[in-house]
Formats: sequence, C-alpha cells, structure tokens
Amino acid sequence: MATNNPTRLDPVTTADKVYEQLLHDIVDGTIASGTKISEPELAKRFEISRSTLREALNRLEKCHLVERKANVGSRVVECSIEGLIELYITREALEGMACRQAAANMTDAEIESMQQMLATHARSQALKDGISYYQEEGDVDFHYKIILGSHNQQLINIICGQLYHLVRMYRIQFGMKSARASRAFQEHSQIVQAIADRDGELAELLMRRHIAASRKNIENKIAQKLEQ
Amino acid sequence: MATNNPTRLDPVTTADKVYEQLLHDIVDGTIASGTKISEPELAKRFEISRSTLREALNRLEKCHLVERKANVGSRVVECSIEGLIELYITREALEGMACRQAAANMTDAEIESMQQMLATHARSQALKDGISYYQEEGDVDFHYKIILGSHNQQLINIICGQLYHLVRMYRIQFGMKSARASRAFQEHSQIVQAIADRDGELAELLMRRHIAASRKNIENKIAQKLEQ
DNA sequence: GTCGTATATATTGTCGACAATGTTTGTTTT
DNA sequence: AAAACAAACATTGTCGACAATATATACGAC
Repeated sequence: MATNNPTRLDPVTTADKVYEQLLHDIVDGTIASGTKISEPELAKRFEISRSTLREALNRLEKCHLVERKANVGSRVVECSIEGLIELYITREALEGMACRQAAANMTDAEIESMQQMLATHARSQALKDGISYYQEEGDVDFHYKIILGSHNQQLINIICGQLYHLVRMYRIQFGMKSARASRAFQEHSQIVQAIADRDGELAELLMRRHIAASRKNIENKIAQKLEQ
Repeated sequence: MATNNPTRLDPVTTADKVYEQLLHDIVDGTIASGTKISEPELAKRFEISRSTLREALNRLEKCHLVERKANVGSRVVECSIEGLIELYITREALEGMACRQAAANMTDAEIESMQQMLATHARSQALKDGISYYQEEGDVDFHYKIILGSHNQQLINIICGQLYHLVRMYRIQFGMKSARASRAFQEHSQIVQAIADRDGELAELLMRRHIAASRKNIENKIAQKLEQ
C-alpha cells in the first residue's frame, strides 16, 4: 500500500538525510525515549560535523521529538501517558477542524479519491481480517488525505509537519496495533459521507468522536497493561 | 499593564537575543513581510557569525515567521488575507479546545485571578474608553491565561510558542486596533463565567465564536480598506 | 535584437577549532 | 565522614574558512 506521506520531500542536503534517519530511529524507538543526545558522539557516528548534526537536531526540535536546554544539551522527548492524552486532545481539536474545512474545501475529485480508497480498504480488510498493519497504514493515509483536503496550510503544517511524528512514535512505542479495525473503518465511512454531503459540522463532530474513541481505546489498553 | 507573556524566557545565549530582536522586528514590520534574508548581511549587522544567526533563524522558522528553502535562502513569511483566515481558523480550533480544557483543569485560584483581571479591565476600560492599546494588551493577556489554564503542554507550546507570534504580526501589520473593545470584553466575561461553572462545552463554544467574530471583524475591515 | 550558453559572482551548506558554560572528580576543612 | 570548595574534564555555543549550489552577468549564435 502506497503511503501518501506529505511530510517526506526529497532530502537534498546531508542534514536532511541525517534528520530523516534520526526521525525514523526516534519514532521506532531505536533511540530510546528520554535518551540524552551527545552531539560529539552522534556526529562521529554519522561521520558529519557538529554543525550539520545541530541542523538536523533543530528540525527534530520543530516536531517536538527532542528538547534542548541552553548550555546543557538535547534529550529525546519522554513518552508518558499524560503526554499521550495531551497529544490526542490536541489532535481532536486540529483534525476536527481540518475535517470541517475538508467538507468545505475538498474538490469533488479529492472526495472521489477518498471513496475509492475506502473501497480498497474494505476489500483488503475483508480478505486479511485481523492483520492490522495494513489497517494502520490505511488509517494514517485516511487521516492525511482529510488533513490535506482542508486546503489550510496552517493546519497541514502543524498536523502533518510536527504532530504526526509524535503520534506515530506513541503508537509504536506503546505497541498500539489498532484493535478496533472494523469499528474504525465504519467511522471512516461515516466521516467521508459527511464530507461528501458537504456537512462540515457533522464531519467535525464525527472526526472528534473518532479520535476521542481512539484515545479511550489506548487508555484502556495501557490501564490493562499496568494491571498485569 | 504587565504583559504576562509565557513565551519570553530569559535569553542566555547570544542566539537567543538575536532571535528575540529579529522576532520583534519581524512582528512589528521593521523587517518587512516577504523580505529576502541575506545571512551575510544580517550577521554583519548584528556583529555575529553566520552560525549563531542561523540558530536564530531556525527558531524563527519554528514559529513560521521565516521560511527556508535548501540552497536558496530564507524569506520573511508573506502576509496575505488567505493566510490570516487560515491562521484564525486554526486558532479557533486550538483555543476553543484550550478553553474547554481550562474549564476542566484550571485551579480555583487561577479562575479567581482571571476574574480579578477582568475587573481591572472593566475599570481601565471605563476610564479611558476608546484607547484600544491597553485593551489589546489585555486581550492578549486574557487569551494567554486561558491557554495556560488548559494545563495542556502540547496546546500551550503550539499556541503560545508559535501561533501567537504570527497572530500579533498580522494584527500589527494589518493595523487591527480591536474596534470591538466593549463587545470583546462582554464575550470575555461570558467565557470566564463558563469556566467558573466548569462548563467545558459552553466555554469552548463561546471561545470559538469569540475568535470567529474577531476574524469576521478583521475581514470586514480589510474589505473596507480595499474599497477605498 | 533575442535567446541560449558559459563564465563569474554571491549565497548557502559543511567543516574543524576555539571560547564559554556545566559537570565531575579530587582535595581540604570542619 | 560529610560538606564545601577547587581544579580537571566534557559538552555546548560561537567563530572564521572552505566546498557546493544557485543566481547574475557577459558573451556568442541565430
């Protein structure tokens, strides 16, 4: 399945490449959450100068994946349950509004494309039910398309450019495998229908519920894990 | 009036100082919107090296005040009516949610402090009615307090750390002098009441209307200016 | 005279070294 | 032995120079 990721523009400079590598490593936990980052060490590992490493770190800071204190250094952001909840609440606000705007601003062609995508998901889901990875990819693609459909550059930048990296990080590190695939698919369908009807108010409401449900699902899972 | 600005932490490094100076100059238009930034020239002007200037530029990029293209350079962000609308729509989503969270998470002391603030505004407004500068400052302080009251670090970072610089830039450059002072004050009071009642849903609704009204007010003003 | 190409210029990206600040270790004092 | 201070160390911040890329200028072909 093609992951239509709007954040990834071809890296031209070496700082770009290092940024992408570090982004990947942090998101999937190869570089553990909370780790102190040693500039000299990392620079040596990548065989680059500290200047270009710092350039890469600056971009990671932009998506809130590393935090820097003056004269002290950088750390990979710490993953916490509180942080996760805060993130999802922010998502609820932003993606809800993006969905409302999408209902107003998406072209008919874009809507058509979404409906086709859902049809594909339905088929692939019917075939390999339970295999959640594809559903995960599909879920991300679905949300990206709606955000882009808002045609609001501010929303697009904030959500795709910074928030989503953190979302993916939490998903992977907390081992969220989208346990509610069929339910989520149903919700996706309702949302697309609202957009097709150009009903922005309903579209926003449904998206907010969708994300809130996802958050509660994750909260429950974590609560279960803590009980074990 | 003390401007309780949560973004301004004491600058320790020279890059911090240059950042703050540039931030100020860009927001108030001393460095015009859309200007190409020449690194060698700016570095010479501030009598610093290009490295530390680039550090400052990176932070400006974080709040979407400058945009950089690889191997080409940086420009001050362009102010457009579309951009303004997109910004206010984003504000509506984020501050609306922040207000809902504030209703849930603000301490009684924080609420008390807001009520006192409003009382001060009421008095100062009654005295020097029409002098909108204080009202402007007061408005910013009001919104900051609510955002901080959400106790949601993600929302606080996005809104105070990046969005608000742009908001202030648009306000100044488009010459918005808050023509609806008394109306805005009334809306502020209603919002604080909803928060005091711990009615998150209403608080969010009112904040969204408040920002939407502000946006429409600005749009009208711009339309009038274009007619002249 | 205009378009295309090639050279020259300027700007950005990257590098290694030095200065300033934080942190650790070792010593001294109570 | 614990606390306080001092010195050695490591890390981050800043600098100036070089390399790679983009832009501007000059020249030549049609």
